[in-house]
Amino acid sequence: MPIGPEARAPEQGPTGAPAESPARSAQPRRRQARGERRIAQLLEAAAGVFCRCGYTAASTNAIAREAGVSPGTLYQFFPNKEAIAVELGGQLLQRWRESHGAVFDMLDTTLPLDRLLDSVLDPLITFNCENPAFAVLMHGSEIPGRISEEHDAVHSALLIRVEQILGELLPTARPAELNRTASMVFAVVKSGLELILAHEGEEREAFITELKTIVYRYLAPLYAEVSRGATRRP
Amino acid sequence: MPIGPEARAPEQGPTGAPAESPARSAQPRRRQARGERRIAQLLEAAAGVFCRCGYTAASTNAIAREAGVSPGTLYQFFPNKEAIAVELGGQLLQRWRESHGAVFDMLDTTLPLDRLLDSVLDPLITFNCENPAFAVLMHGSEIPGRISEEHDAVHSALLIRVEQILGELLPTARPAELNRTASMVFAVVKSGLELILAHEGEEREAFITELKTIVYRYLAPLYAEVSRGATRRP
Amino acid sequence: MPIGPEARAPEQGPTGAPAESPARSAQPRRRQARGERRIAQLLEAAAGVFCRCGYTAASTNAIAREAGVSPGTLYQFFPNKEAIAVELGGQLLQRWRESHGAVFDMLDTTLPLDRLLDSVLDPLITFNCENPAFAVLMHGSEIPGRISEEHDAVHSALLIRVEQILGELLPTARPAELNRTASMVFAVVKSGLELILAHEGEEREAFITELKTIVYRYLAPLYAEVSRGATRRP
Amino acid sequence: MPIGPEARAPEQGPTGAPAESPARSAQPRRRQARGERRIAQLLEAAAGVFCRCGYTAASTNAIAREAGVSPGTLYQFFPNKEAIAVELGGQLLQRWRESHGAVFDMLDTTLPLDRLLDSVLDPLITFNCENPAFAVLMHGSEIPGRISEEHDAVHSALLIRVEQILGELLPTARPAELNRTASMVFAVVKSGLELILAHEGEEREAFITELKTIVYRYLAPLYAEVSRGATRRP
DNA sequence: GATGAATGAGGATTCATTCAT
DNA sequence: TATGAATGAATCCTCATTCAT
Repeated sequence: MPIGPEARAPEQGPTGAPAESPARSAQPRRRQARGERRIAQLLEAAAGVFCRCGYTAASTNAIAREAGVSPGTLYQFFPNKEAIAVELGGQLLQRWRESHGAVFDMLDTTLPLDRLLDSVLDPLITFNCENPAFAVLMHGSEIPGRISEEHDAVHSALLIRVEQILGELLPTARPAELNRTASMVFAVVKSGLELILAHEGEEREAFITELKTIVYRYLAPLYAEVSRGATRRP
Repeated sequence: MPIGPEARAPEQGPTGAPAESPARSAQPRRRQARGERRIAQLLEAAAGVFCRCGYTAASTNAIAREAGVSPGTLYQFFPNKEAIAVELGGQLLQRWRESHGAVFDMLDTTLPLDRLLDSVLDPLITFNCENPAFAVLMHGSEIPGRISEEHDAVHSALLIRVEQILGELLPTARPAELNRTASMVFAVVKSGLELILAHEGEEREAFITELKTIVYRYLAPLYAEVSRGATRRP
Repeated sequence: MPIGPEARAPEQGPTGAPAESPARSAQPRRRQARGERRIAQLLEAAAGVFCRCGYTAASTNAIAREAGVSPGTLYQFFPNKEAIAVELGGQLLQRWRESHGAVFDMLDTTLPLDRLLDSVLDPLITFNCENPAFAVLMHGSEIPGRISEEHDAVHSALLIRVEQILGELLPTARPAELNRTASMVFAVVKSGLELILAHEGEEREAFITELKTIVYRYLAPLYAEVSRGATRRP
Repeated sequence: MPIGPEARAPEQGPTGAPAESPARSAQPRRRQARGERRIAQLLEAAAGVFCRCGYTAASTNAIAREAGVSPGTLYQFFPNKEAIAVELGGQLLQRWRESHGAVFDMLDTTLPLDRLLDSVLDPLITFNCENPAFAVLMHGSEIPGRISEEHDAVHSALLIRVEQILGELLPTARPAELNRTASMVFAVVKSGLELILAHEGEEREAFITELKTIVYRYLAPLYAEVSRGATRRP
């Protein structure tokens, strides 16, 4: 009870020891190679368990078991269950940024809306299909007992980005309106993703189209007010 | 679907079958009356706890406490936690049907789309604001560890109804398409409702408008293909 | 995690329900008869375990096991380990007051000091021999990680009483001095009791004499300053 | 009694026996030097943690962390938690002997009692203020779950010394009596020290005086029986 | 019907200790 | 030596559910 957690903050990764010299910086990394692998294992296991059970019902013991380690090992790397979710969110977010984020972050806002949506949603959908835990975490603190809002990086990072994009798209919109539209779009995308993930094959493709359609139709009038030439989708 | 008093422990003896003789029918009725009150109490408590904690984190003890009864009493009316959610769903659904369901069930599909949406969504929103647990249950078995799909009356009843309405609206659509569109619409309404419930006052009103807008714009083209004259919303 | 403890505050005993009418007050007591017994069992078990292991090392599971019940049962009556200690302290204190407290509370301060000490220490020693947990709890929050000071009824009640007695005995002493002397006397009595409890038979008797002697000699000069004729002990 | 580096894991090989040849003796000495430093670090950390948490609640991980080393390193020098306490006791005892022990060991028993007490208690108090862990360890195995009696060097060494001193002071006393008186005096000094350590400034000084007073008054009559002229304290 | 006691497996988390590097 | 990873039993405590009254 008194002494607090053994675990160092895991998010600092192998850079825990402040690189005194570039030559030495390899040394501590060696030591933590196993640990690094364990963290990856644990996060993967957590992703699986979170997907299967949801955050609340996921037990740290189950995560440890899934990762093939003892409960104690888990707590050597994470101080508690929430930290696992937070770190998992962080990793996924980073992976997202690394893989598809470039496109996502540097959008050509002169594109017609349908192409713009393709360039935003396609990577997002692909990434979610590959990392279903992302979708779970995207929902954030909607349901109480979940991750505290402030720590919910995935949800807030994406929401903010959506808002930014809309800001570029609709420069005349007032902030409050923008925020509302962003929330709405994000909410719709999230629930659309759920539908998409819940189906496979052609059905999944159809839902993808449907999601793009609904977002397109929602935004098209706003977009049109402001701007450019015609776009494909009806 | 209604599991309530029927599910009582089997040792209840001869009172199981109601009204064995007209003379005796007064006694059991009073008994049942008290039972109904208990059930109502418990369901109200459950609604509160489910809203505050989510289904998974809600404990039957907490529900009993909130209802001001002992855990044993709770289990006299419900065989397990899921049954509470199922019955709560059933009651809410029935209440929904009683209060706003008439409009909902007998829609004038000749109305312009925007008015149609008003007549569907306004009662639904009102009802959800008054019964926030409804929204919680509407989400159904999206997250694992929740209510098993087959028992999730609220979700499936509403989804089916949405499908029916769309069927009337778009008589030429193929079933698969219809089902998909219904799923999409329902998903969007659900997440819109979440946003609505999460805000108050003017902000809430604004989100209501936004929800109607997005659904309108999504359906308008389909609706137009099939049918009638112009409608207000852009 | 969210809903807090099931357990009602156990210290209120069977009077939990506010006696609406004297006739009804017997009813709820019936219900809790078993519980009352359990609480007694648990406290007795706790006394044993606390004595054998000390507060910190005592585990609630061990207490439950010693009481012959499951861990869950323990937590139906006590919200946590500290509450057990607090309640045990309370019960012992009350038992102390009921059995020997009368003498203790209404001292004839005109007695010669040695007799006064006999009349204070003899019951205290007897009581501690019969309830060795009392001594454990008397030590209170000396060691960190123990019971929080504010909740340590045994320690503070006795200390206050010692101060009161000394106040009557030495009416001219200043409060700060009084407090110091009381602390000292109490500390000495506590460690003397430990010695007494650690021995048996004649050895124990000898330590009892020794404890009385040291306290006597400590107080005699102060006492003499103020007051009365000679007393026996050298 | 010193368990420190001797207790290392047996796989240490030939370095076990020191100084096999003069040529090699430099190497191990440096090794030992580093080891001593580690041990000192660990013991200092242990002292801090023991003081803050008590022996039972102190965790070896916490000690290692406080010492800035890994748990593995700790176990390279100490086979288990108790050994740390034992060794800490040993070191403190030795430090005590080195710093104030000379006076303590070669008392001028012809001094008047009050001066004698000053010359014993003043260094003891000073040392305890500087090394609060000493007080913690002095209490030894009073509370079960603590250090096993046989290994409790601090407690027994001091007790024996108190007995010796009293033996010199009261040469006519019988051994059993002597032992009892020593136990009593030691117990009182220990609890007095606790009070002293729990206060600061003037209040601490006052408690110091009080402790000296109570011991003085306890011993004076015995001392007088045997011996010498009058002494200051009343 | 109603109560509150009882259960015991399971939850998160810690800890003394060991092991591989 | 030193590290940090690993362990698994044990910690406190909760929960869905059952039982005796």
